[in-house]
Amino acid sequence: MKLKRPYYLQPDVVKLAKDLLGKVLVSKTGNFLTSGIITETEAYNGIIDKASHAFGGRRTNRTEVMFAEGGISYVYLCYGIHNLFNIVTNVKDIPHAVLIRAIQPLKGEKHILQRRNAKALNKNLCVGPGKVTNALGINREHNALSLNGNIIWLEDDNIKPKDILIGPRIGVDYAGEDAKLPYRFWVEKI
DNA sequence: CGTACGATCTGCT
DNA sequence: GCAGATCGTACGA
Repeated sequence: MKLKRPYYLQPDVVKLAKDLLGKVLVSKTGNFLTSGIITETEAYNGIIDKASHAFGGRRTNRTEVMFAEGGISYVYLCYGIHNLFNIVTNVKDIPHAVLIRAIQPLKGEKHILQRRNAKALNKNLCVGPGKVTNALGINREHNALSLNGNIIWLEDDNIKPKDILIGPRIGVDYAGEDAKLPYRFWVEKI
């Protein structure tokens, strides 16, 4: 069951980030279909969140996509090497986003292994935001892409995670007090 | 135009 | 556990 527009327009990005655990992220990049169950997310709470690229209402070529209506991708380059995949949420002009930090491979395992340059599945194969995009073949060409299209989308396969863990976000020490906010959600086992 | 640095990963020790 | 990779983006001059 593909997630549709209203899902992405939800006003509470923190709640939505938590709800995304257990949803399935699907990509049809290249000629392969690959997918994974989302097991770790982080919420970025718009203009009042010092850790967000859109903090203070900052609108640039890069962040502009965050100000669009929810239901599209925001892919950007981090540390000059890694593509990080985010889901833009909420209505137009409210720049909320959820970073997908980890998945558990579901479909296209063979292609995921190939992209990750690995021989076999292991616990940390797709744990880490750069690994997720690598595994699914997502890069900056997939920025600002509608999640209602047929390249990247999300599905609700009725997987209900339990034992959800909550903690501060990773790598946002520069955000002062906001670095401590409990905006990261993950599950050890699905 | 120049500079500083980042929502990270990997491989080596 | 730690350093190195590596470059787009943001911002100030």
